[in-house]
Order: sequence, then C-alpha cells, then structure tokens
Amino acid sequence: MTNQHAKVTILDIAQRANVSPSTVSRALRGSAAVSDDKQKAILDAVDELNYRPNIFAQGLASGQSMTIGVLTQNFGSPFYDGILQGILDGLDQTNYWPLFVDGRWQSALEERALNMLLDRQVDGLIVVGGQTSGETVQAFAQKTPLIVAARKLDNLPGRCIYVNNFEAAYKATKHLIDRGHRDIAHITAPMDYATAVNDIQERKRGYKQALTDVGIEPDPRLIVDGNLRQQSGVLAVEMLLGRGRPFSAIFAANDQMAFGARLALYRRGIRVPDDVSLVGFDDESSAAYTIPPLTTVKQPALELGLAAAKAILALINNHTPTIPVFDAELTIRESVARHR
Amino acid sequence: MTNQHAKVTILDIAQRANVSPSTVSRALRGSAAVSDDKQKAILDAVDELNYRPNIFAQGLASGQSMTIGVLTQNFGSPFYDGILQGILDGLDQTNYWPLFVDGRWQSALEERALNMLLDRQVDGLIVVGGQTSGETVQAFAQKTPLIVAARKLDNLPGRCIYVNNFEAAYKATKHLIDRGHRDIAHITAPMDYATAVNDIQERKRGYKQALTDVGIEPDPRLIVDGNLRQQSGVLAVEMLLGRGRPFSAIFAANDQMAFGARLALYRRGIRVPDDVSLVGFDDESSAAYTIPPLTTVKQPALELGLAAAKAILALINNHTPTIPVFDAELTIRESVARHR
DNA sequence: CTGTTAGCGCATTCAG
DNA sequence: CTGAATGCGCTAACAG
Repeated sequence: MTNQHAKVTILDIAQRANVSPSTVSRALRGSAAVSDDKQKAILDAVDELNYRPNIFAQGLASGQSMTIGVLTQNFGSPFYDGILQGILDGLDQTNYWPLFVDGRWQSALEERALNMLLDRQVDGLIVVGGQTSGETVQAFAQKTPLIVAARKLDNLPGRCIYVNNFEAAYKATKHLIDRGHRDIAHITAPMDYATAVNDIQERKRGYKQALTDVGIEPDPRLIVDGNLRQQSGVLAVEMLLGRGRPFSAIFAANDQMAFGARLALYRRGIRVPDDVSLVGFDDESSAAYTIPPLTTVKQPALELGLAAAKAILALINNHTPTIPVFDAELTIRESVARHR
Repeated sequence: MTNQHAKVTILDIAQRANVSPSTVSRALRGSAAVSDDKQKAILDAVDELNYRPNIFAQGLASGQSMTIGVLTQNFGSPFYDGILQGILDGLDQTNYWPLFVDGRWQSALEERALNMLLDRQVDGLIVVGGQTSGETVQAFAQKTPLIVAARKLDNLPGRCIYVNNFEAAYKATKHLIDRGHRDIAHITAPMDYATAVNDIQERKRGYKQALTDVGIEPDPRLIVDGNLRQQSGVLAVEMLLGRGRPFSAIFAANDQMAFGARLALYRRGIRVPDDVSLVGFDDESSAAYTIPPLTTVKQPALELGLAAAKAILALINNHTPTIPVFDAELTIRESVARHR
C-alpha cells in the first residue's frame, strides 16, 4: 500500500544508527541501559526516518497490547459519557490506550464485545454498567484484570467502583421532606427491566427509607414503574393522576423520566413547582435549563471513570487497586418549592 | 481456565483435526476451498478447544487489522453519538471493528489520535467532525483509506459525507416566515469559534437566504453570537432584548442554545410560543420534552454514520465509495405559533 | 485440495 | 553494555 508509514522497521534504524536491532529495542522501550552515544544515534535515526513501531509486532512478541478494553453502554448517555471521559483522563499520561466498545445494554452483545476485546489482547478490562450477569463478568475477570464501573457486583468485591445510589436517593427524598412534603411519589423502573437494575432499585430503597425514617409509610399507590425513558415519565404521571391518590412532589429515578413527567404535568395544567415539586436523578446537562430548572442528583461520573482507570492500571501491575467510595450530590434548583 | 484462552493456537487445532496449520487458516478465513470433512473436523476442534485467533498474529502476517479507526469529538454530543451508532451499525455484519478515539475538538489531540490509529494498523480511517486542517486530513488520506463524516473538506472531494446545513437552516427559517414571522432573530457562533465552524456558518447563510428570498433584509441587530452551549443561549437572548430591536421569533443554530434562550425568555416573562416562537437545530432527545416541545431540525446522524461505514469499506476494497447527499428534516412542534 | 516453507516486526533470552 | 539467535501465532506463496 501507500503505507510508507508502516514500512520503516526497527532494522532500518538499527542500520542507520550502527547498532543491532536488539539495542534499538532496548533504547526505545527502556528495558535495559544503553550507552549515551548509541542512545542518541538511535533517537536521531528514529525521527529522521520517522519510525513508528508496529504495535502488532510488539504485542505478538511481548504479549502486551498496551490497550485497555472498555465495555460501555449507549454512547450518548450523559452519565456514561462522563465516565468515558474520566477513563480517557486517567489513561492520558500512561502508555495505555482505551479501546471502547458499546454493549447497547444487551447481554448477548456485551458478551460478544467482551470476547472481541479479549481477542484484541487487551491488557485489562473496564466494564461500565451493563447487564451481563455477575457470573459472566466474573468469568472474564478470571482471564484478565477487570474493573467494574458504575455497577456493584456482589461476587466481585474490591473490583467495583460505583456511586452510593441509596444515599443519593435518600438525600433527594429527604430534601423534599424537609421542604414540607409528605405525599411524595416515586417513578422507578421494574426489577426485571433490562437496565441498571441495581442502581434503580437502590434509589427506590433510599426513597422508602427516607420516608420511613420520618415516620411516613411508603404508599404503593405513589410508586409507579417507567422504563427510564422520557416517554415513560409522561405515562407515569398519567397513571399517578389516574390513581387519585394526591401528592405534592415527585422523585423520578432519572432525569429523563423527570422531563417526561414535567411535560405531562404541564399538559394537565399542573404547575411546577407551585402545585407539584419535582426531583430527578443524573444531572443531565439540560436539567439546568428546563423550566423550571430541575433539582437533581449529580453523580461524579468523571471521578468514577478516573478511579476506574487508576484501578485497572494498579491491577495490571499486580497492585491492589484502591476502590474509593463515591457519593452523589444533590443539585438544588427551582423545581422544588416549600409545601404549603 | 486462567488464560487458557490465549494459549490455544492454530497448531493445537491443526493437530486435533489432523491437518496442517495452513489448512486450518484457510478453513477459518475462507481464503481457499477446503474439503468438507476436514472443514468439519477443524470447526469441531475449534470449539472443543475454544480456540480464538490471535489478532496481533493475524495482523502481523496479513498486514490487515480488520479495524477501522474512528476519530470523533466529545463523546456525549447527541449528533456525534448518533453518527457513532451509525458506524457501529454499518460495520455490524462485517468482520471489521471500529476503534474509537476522542479528539476533543483540539487539533493537536486529533493529530496525535490519528497517528495512534495509524500505529494500530487500522485498515481505514473515519474522521468525524473535528477541526484539524484540511491539509492535515489530506496527508492522512494519502497514507490510508479515509472518509470524512459530518464535515465538508474542499480538498477531499468524494470523501466527505455531510448534511446540507444550508438547506436545513433555510427550511427552518422558511417555516417561521410561512407562519407569518418577519422579525426573526438568529443565534449563531462566531466564525473563529473552534467548533463545527462550517456547519454553523452554513446555517447562518441559510437563515439569511430564506429572508432575502422573500424580500426581507437580514438585520444585523437580530443576529447574535453564542458559543453553542446552553448558557450562551441565555446570554444571547439578554443581548437581543438589550438591543431593543423587536422580534417575534428566534432561530438558534443548535438546540443547546435554544434551551438557554427558552430559559432566558421564561425568566423575562416572555411566553413561548405566544410572544416569541423558537426553533432549534439538532433534535436532541430532550427537545421533544421541553415546554413547549421545541421545533427543531433533525439531522440524519445514524444514516450519516452508516454511509460513512459503507464508504470506508468500499474504499478499502478499492471501489469508488458512494457519497450520498443528506438533507435534514424539520421536526415541527409546539414552540412555533402563527404570528398575529 | 493440501502440506511445507518462509517470513511479518519486534522483544527477549543467551552469550559474551 | 551489546549482538546473535529464537520465537510470538498466523498467513501466504510455493510446490505438490
């Protein structure tokens, strides 16, 4: 091909620098000391000839690929994208490169992707979210260093980096309670729904606990299932309204559904926050620009990704990874009013 | 089972199937006919031993990596993510895998990323957006098959797949005109702003042309610069209002700024669409759930990505790629009212 | 149709 | 500190 690029080999620069190929290899990767003059000659030759090592050959010979496989879900989700950015940042000053694949929240695809990553000889794996079973993930963890981000897997202790969703939801609900609300509805997603199930269940648990702790019995009529998408927020509110059980606030398990809920309320002529207060979860970028701006929970996505990157690097170097505990912050905006 | 994975080689399965390694290779990659019985024996051995080829070895020996490098910008932008999905889809049934890297809209990073992709022996390159100079991109195009998506580069004719932003903006503006508006403001971004410059300028051109075509002279007082982010939409409206030039509609060059504009109007007590109609660009998912739902331009991101994938595959196989022309559609929602 | 023979480009022993 | 030799796992001519 026209790949002049790939044509310069370690042999070419060995000749040019009057040394053996092995010395070039040593000089370039610093695997052993090389005399200063040869070192210089080699480096000169390298950029005169514009040499770039062939990663495949390196990988084949060394058994390392210097790449970290990252299984993610749905490019485009703000939370997951934040994590990707964090991983990017965490790997930035290292020699490792991330290889991203999208599992699309389908366990079959996820497994295929994971295998493909292994085929590509990745040195480590970061699994971001997803719904592959814990057992499957564990099986992969046995084959290669693996860190799970944004998800808690009980069978992989010390390998999962996640946000305390329970605490976060507790805080959000508590905020509503503190503002005088007692009839607080919750839009969640069913246990068997194929997405981020644990997180969502944790949020529901936090919601209930916050109520219980102030002596309010959670009312099943105030809890309604959605599917995490905007449209389901619309339906959830319709359903809630249909049940006839009055409420003065809604806590939605994610912003998407909160947006949908907001629209449904608007269409019914119910004012936010005058008639009903609204709280979301995720702090999507548009949350600050809805009308009124949405009170929501901000997860430290970037930090989470960063920590995942650090952890996988540690694992690769046979250190014990540090698994920080992350708490989410409530971002208070105008969608919540004091209950009168 | 630990790392047994990487240990099974083509030789193992050759022995197990009583054939030579080359026959195994041929059978597996279909590079030549193999008798049915051997074929079967090989396939059996493959999954009995759970064999998976070593991609590095394949790449080294064949000179092909079966990966397509994709340089993208900002994971998280809905438009760009749509393109990534399209590329994913386009590559789905092939043996190629995309390798994504994020240029973050910084030409230095973009170039580094492009080189890294070349180092990884990618068989082709898809450059999505970005602000690397046309010359630089052309230089890479000389080294490897390359397709540009979501951007028009004059020095790479027949290699760029993009949406006709001029037409789209024209349509959007025309819609407002047809609804009786004559004083239409436009929120854009300055020429030198480091992002998607051409697209935004094309949108401004479409806006002006639509006005001119019905005999309205574009008024510079109605055109204001933002930076494509939500916050700048807020500021843009403040500025517009400060200028004292009345207007009954706003066309924002992207949804983000439209969201900001909507919020600023709301805070001033200006109703949408009763007092001012609003149109955005991009059809971000939340556009349908703002209050009121936003009329906006939907770019065929998925189709664009798909076309890019097809085109790069064609290029790799030495065919002339088909470069379709894409038009964006106006999605009409309640944020536009007839002017009274 | 199939086995044999050479490398692909590099890292890594092993001797000096 | 350095060169020569060997092999990573696979594909691609080359002969049958």
